[in-house]
Amino acid sequence: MPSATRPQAKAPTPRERARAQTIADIVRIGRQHLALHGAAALSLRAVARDLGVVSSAVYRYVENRDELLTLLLVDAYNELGDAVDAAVDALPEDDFAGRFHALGHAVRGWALREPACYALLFGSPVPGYKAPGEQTIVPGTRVVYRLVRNFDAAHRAGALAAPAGPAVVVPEKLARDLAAIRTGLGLEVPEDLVTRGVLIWTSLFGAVSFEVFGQYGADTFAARDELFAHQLGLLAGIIGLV
Amino acid sequence: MPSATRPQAKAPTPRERARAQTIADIVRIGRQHLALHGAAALSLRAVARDLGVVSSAVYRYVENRDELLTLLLVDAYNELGDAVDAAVDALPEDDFAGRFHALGHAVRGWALREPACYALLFGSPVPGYKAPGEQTIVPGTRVVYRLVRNFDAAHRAGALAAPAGPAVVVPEKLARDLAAIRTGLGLEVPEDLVTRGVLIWTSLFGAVSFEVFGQYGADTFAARDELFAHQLGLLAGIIGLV
DNA sequence: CAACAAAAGAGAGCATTGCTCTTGACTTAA
DNA sequence: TTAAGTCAAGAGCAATGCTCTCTTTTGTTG
Repeated sequence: MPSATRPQAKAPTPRERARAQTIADIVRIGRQHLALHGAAALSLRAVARDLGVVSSAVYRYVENRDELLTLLLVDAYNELGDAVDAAVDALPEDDFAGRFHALGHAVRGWALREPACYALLFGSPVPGYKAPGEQTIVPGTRVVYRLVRNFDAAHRAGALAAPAGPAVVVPEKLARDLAAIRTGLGLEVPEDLVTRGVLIWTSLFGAVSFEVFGQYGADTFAARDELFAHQLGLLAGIIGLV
Repeated sequence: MPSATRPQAKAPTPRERARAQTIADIVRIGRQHLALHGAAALSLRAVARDLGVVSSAVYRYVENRDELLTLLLVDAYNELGDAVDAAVDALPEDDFAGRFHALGHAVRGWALREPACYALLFGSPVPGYKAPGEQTIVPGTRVVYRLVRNFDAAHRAGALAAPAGPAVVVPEKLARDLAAIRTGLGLEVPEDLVTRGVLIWTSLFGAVSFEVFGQYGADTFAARDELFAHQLGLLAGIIGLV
């Protein structure tokens, strides 16, 4: 079957090319507005103005404000995921502790560089907006998967010291959740360490959120880099990563 | 000097009483709207409608939308602080671990009960809104002060086990910040444990935020109560609180 | 008790938003 | 060439925050 009969499959028509370019422009301008004025102030009319077009014309390309938010959400998730991947991949596979620190610093660095995007991903949910799972789940889980896979690899390599404190018993109901996670990701790390990994995950973003959202007082911590590095070290200790 | 000569000092005039009552009503209705539709959707016009008054009349009592947000912010901080105080004070002073767990569960319980208020306090900052420090600092620091004071009391009582891992060295720049905190609060706990307290603080709110803001997948964790309790236990271990 | 001044409410109005609808122009394919 | 599909423009609707003016209420005071 010649390609001319299915133009939308192989060769994009000029129309489709122009349309894709316009959508890309809308996302680009939307990101600028997001960074400048925050998610709640994201206005389709303002994007249309910057695009040099009347407001109603934008609705030819984007269903509504929520769809633009979804586009920006996926964009941001992937940018964060790319930053984390690049930082982690820069270190050797068996440098588990180094990779953990690299991941943490990559998250914090991106969050401080793009606070509005970070707020869109990890801040208060935008009221009335429900992220469509089919588009956001995969990019939204890149970081946490990378984190636990690193822990799992460290465990397989015998690089995780046994937890210091007394053996913590995991309640059965929680154990079922953890079992599903372990089989779903193919993890070998024991369930107690999975909970520690989850705690490290939430704690990492807790620390970053406090800094990005200004929960630390204006001048309580001058040495924020050092504070965060120190916190990462303490978190690594939770799971026995030296 | 009889009180009649200074009516505004001792006995509030009927006008002042009515005015205070109206402001209280505005805050009450504002809290309802906040809980129902979120902070970004908080509308002075809607509050005016519920108050049975035309929109411009509300501006007699509240300067603008930001001032109403500040009122709600202080209200929420104090409600959270009261909940935490009540939970902590219900346990004996020397039950340091119990008090820590009570504090954590009080924070989480209030956050799940009032997700919109929690988002206002600990979520993404409202764009274009800057909380006036002179009104929010004191109520905003109640929880963290309560937390570190509990750790300090445990340390004074010798109830903190020595940290398990190798002694972590605190960089000098960070040490200066910690010294300021210790003298400012009159803490005896050593600086290394202050950093652990800070990590526990941010981690606690990180865990709560993930749950309230829906960062956990829809069905990744069915046993959220158990997960949080487990996380609190791990956090207590960081500072050696058995 | 009545007059007055301050406070409060009402309502119109402006600029902004998201979004819909219709109309006309333009591009592409048959 | 013509018919179908696409796009931009503009008007319009219901909201919003906020300001202004005018009127009414209300507490105080001579």
